[in-house]
Amino acid sequence: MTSRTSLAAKAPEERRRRILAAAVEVLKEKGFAGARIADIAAMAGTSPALVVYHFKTLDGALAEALGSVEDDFYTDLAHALPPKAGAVERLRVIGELGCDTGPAVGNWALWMEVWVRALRDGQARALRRALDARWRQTLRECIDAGVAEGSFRCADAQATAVRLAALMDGLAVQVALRDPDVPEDRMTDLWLESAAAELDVPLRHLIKTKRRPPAKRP
Amino acid sequence: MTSRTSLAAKAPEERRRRILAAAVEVLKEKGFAGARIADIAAMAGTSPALVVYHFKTLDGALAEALGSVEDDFYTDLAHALPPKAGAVERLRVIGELGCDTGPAVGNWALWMEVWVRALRDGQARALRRALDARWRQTLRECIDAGVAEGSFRCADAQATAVRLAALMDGLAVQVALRDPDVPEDRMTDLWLESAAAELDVPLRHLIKTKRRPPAKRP
DNA sequence: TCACATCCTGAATGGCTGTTCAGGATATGC
DNA sequence: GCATATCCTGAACAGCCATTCAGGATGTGA
Repeated sequence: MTSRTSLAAKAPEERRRRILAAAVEVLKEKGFAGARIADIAAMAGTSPALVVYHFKTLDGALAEALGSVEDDFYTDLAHALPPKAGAVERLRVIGELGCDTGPAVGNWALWMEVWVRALRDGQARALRRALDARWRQTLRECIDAGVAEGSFRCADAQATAVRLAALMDGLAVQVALRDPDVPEDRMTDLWLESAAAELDVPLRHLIKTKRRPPAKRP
Repeated sequence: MTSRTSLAAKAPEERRRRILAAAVEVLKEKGFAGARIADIAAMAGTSPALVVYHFKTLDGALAEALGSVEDDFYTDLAHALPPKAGAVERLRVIGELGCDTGPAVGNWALWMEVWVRALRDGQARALRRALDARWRQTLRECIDAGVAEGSFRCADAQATAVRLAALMDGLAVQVALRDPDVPEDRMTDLWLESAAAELDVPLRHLIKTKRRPPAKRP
């Protein structure tokens, strides 16, 4: 009985998930201000009424969409950071994760939307606060571990964590806005250089990945 | 004749200016998404129709409001930076100008709005680009001057300028959002510490202003 | 004084869009 | 098979708001 039930019940839930995914997509594409119920419905291939049926209100849909992005963030974070690795390696991963280029640029755009929304909306503010605290905490733990194992030297771990996190945000803004002075393939390096300086670790220890030769503007 | 004319003509222009100022105010208070013609009119003490009469459209009014803020930015910048001063002094001023606490937090909120708008709007993108280039250029010139006069040491002036500018943006986000981990009265210090490290200059040279004693969490 | 341009206003107008609603389909439990 | 709950839909509905408009006031130039 439950087998039939659960199988049959999958259709509606599957549909709901599609709408949620569509909401995320629309959010990234048009932002909070430009997202319309009709857009979400079109993207999901259903009617506006169904969106409301499942999420009660547009804001509700967007909020839940944001929540799912948040979950993905935590998942990615937990997945990408091998807790066994040394602090230097972890720092490198953190840099590459945060400065992830490519499709992640859309994610940064979304975080920027959240920032602006957080200026006036309590829920967005709480979300950002949690996300940021978590990220800073990750950085902080990495720094402490590095100091403990003797790889890093750092006078004020908390200040360093705050600065490196803020620097990443700031660089991300430039990249998201495609500032010609901050090409996206430089972002990781720029950040790692600062990290190396802050933590008194040789830069070459942080740049292990092979990268294409200088390739001066082909 | 023109004397009477120009005197009489002042009333309408004065009114227009008031509306413009109101638009700036509303923009800071409600952001692009929340700004309504009615709000601007109310703030200026006139009717919505007059706003449209002077600016044709809401977007036009907001755009011009943004332009006036841009002008103010340039004015402030030129006014606050004595070109005669040494590089260290200039750097300190830059830090205090950019990390200006207090009412300037509202300005940072506005810049954040501009960033998000720039994701999709060409005019906003151009505005931000110009503003940011100018700011980075100011920083860059200060760095070059400091290196030339022997106060700073810096391997890559451009990268340093980009990083310090981005760091300021990132810190400003935290402050604008009132992140408890980045209290606004720490912002200037956090930035100057990074600047001191990047430019290999003793921090105490940058912190000349007297400040209240440590005051460890009262 | 008269024609005219500028400045201003209250009252529509019209479009967009979130949300509601009445009912139809479909599956479930008995 | 039948009652019931869930799922879904197209078609209104209703509010908000930018913009238009017709005309009134005010000042200007001759």
